[in-house]
Amino acid sequence: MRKKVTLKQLAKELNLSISTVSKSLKNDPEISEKTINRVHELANFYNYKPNALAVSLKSNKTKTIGVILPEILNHFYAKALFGIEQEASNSGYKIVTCITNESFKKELEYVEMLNYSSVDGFIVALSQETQFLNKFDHYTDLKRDGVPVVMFDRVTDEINCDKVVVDDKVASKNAIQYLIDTGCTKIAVITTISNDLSVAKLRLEGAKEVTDKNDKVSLKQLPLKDPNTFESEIEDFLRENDIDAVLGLDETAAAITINMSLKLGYKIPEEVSVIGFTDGLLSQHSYPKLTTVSQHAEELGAKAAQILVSHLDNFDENYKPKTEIVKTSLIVRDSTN
Amino acid sequence: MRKKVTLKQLAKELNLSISTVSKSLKNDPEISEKTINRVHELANFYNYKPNALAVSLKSNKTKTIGVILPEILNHFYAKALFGIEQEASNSGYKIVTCITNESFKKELEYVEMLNYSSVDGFIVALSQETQFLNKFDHYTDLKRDGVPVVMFDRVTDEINCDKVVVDDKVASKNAIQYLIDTGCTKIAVITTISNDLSVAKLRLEGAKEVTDKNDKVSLKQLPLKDPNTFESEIEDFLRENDIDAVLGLDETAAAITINMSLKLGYKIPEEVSVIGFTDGLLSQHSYPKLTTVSQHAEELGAKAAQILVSHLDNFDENYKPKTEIVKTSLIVRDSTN
DNA sequence: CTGAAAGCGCTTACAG
DNA sequence: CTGAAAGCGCTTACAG
Repeated sequence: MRKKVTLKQLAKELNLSISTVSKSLKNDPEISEKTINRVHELANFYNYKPNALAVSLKSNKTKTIGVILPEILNHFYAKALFGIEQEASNSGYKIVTCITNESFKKELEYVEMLNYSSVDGFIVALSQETQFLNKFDHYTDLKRDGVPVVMFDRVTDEINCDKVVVDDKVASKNAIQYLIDTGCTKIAVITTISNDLSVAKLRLEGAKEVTDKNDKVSLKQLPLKDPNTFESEIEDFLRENDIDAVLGLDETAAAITINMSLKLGYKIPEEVSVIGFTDGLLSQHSYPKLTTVSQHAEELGAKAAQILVSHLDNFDENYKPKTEIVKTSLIVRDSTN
Repeated sequence: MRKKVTLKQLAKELNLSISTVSKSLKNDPEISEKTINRVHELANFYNYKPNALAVSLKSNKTKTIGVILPEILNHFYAKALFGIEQEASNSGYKIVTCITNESFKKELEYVEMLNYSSVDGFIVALSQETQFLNKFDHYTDLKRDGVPVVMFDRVTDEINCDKVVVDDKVASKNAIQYLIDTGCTKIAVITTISNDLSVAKLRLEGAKEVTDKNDKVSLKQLPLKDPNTFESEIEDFLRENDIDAVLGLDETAAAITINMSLKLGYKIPEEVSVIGFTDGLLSQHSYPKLTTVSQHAEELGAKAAQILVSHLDNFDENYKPKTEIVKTSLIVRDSTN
């Protein structure tokens, strides 16, 4: 059983009223210095901490931000989380993180749960299923309750709120352009993530835009079917097609491409150049090391937190949500010429 | 500004007392069916949810578990977290996760913060710095407050609480034995994690115990120095030493060993066998795929949560803490004979 | 300078 | 069957 010291107990022991103790703890100038000292002394002795529940109930603020993430095994979100935590922490906010595992149902439950736990605001990256189902009532509910939401990375046009996104299309264009500039002409796009995802769509569009404009460059697309056979699908594809470069639309696709090329005896980057998205563990520890699009996940998360916090701290009835775009950059390593 | 419906508002609109509304919402049999229905109807209309802060303040329970993790980019902890979440969720508990990034200071702050936020209990894996400094006052404080703690994986003898650990020593012994059984005699142990860590110590001990008993088998040890030069340190080591097997005491060490062997043109597993710890992304996406010690992280997390929850739900004054050991298993893949 | 009172949103023993 | 009252632990306007 929890047994924390309360104001009441301090007051009793000091022969003071609860009000006086409370004010003393805040060094209220209307309290005598002597009393203030007495109170602090006993409070320290008992290691008194005000009960956060009571404070929040009174103030209607929890100084807590709810963070909804689709995945955590993914380096990108883990880094974004780090950025969020840093920024929030610096502004005196705590964060509560929930992982939806790409499930709509989980996302719904978590949003309700956190709202019900009175978090002050939300930072959200939508789950794959939510983007696919296109159902966002849980966020309109938040708006009705007056709880601010900032979406990042996986966003939707359906909800009018602040957003922070990566310019996936431009990133993809730049990656393809880099492949072309380094002499590749037979480019393939491989992805292990669903095309329902806003980011996947944009990346594919970007790739197409560049190759469509360029007669000498062809673009092939490998839509993977089954998570259990990704490897053999990629292996078969690499063997059966005449290509000299692969853009993996996600980190896993690029990592598997490298491994299957190795298996088939293709030299990287001499025979096949490979570029991936997301600068995670797999990119850093592949051999050869992967050239990759860095999405500056930390910065993305930090920016989202910053926007939310500034909202929370300076409430403005007439605020108009905006969308912030964070630039990507290409980290050139050993898998490209 | 938050504007959620309260009992008061419902009561007013229904011309009932707050007590009656509260009881109706709980389908209290002493309330007439007619009233119950009226109340539910309006509550649904407004999507009423009781204010969790108020409920917790009253009940002195938050139904929330604080989880302290040293890292999240590490697959092992991410999976353990998943196990914790599942189990907690099934028992009606929420979890709040904090990542210490191996920092003692962060760990201290988070434990205080979560305690102050009145979580019902803690699940903790100690940070590296905490194990190194050997300072655990923040946990004795919790005990004083009567807040139960379950430690897992990274534990300490200094605190008397429930613990769930992996049998790292046995795991390491089994791994070395497997290498010997498959014909290896010149074995090296490589680690990128600090020897201050309880787990690192145990794994090394296990390895030594087996090789010490076996005249024909030699054990070399590579203590890595600088995170920035891990790769070249391992590369140099592999080139300069005559070895036919490597046990990586952590996933990164094993992954880098594979890559550097590839770079040096050593055939895996023909010339060098490699075994790692932690069945994470790097093990699954290396080429060749890594034989690895699976620590059943999910099970570990689930067990920790289970122990804590059963504590919380059936408080027992005279409970004696125990230590639970979860067995490991060797997942044989392509990096060993 | 100190304290009594009201109130945040709920629950529940008690009264009617 | 319904409601008034006390209380969880705090804060703060008000009184003295």
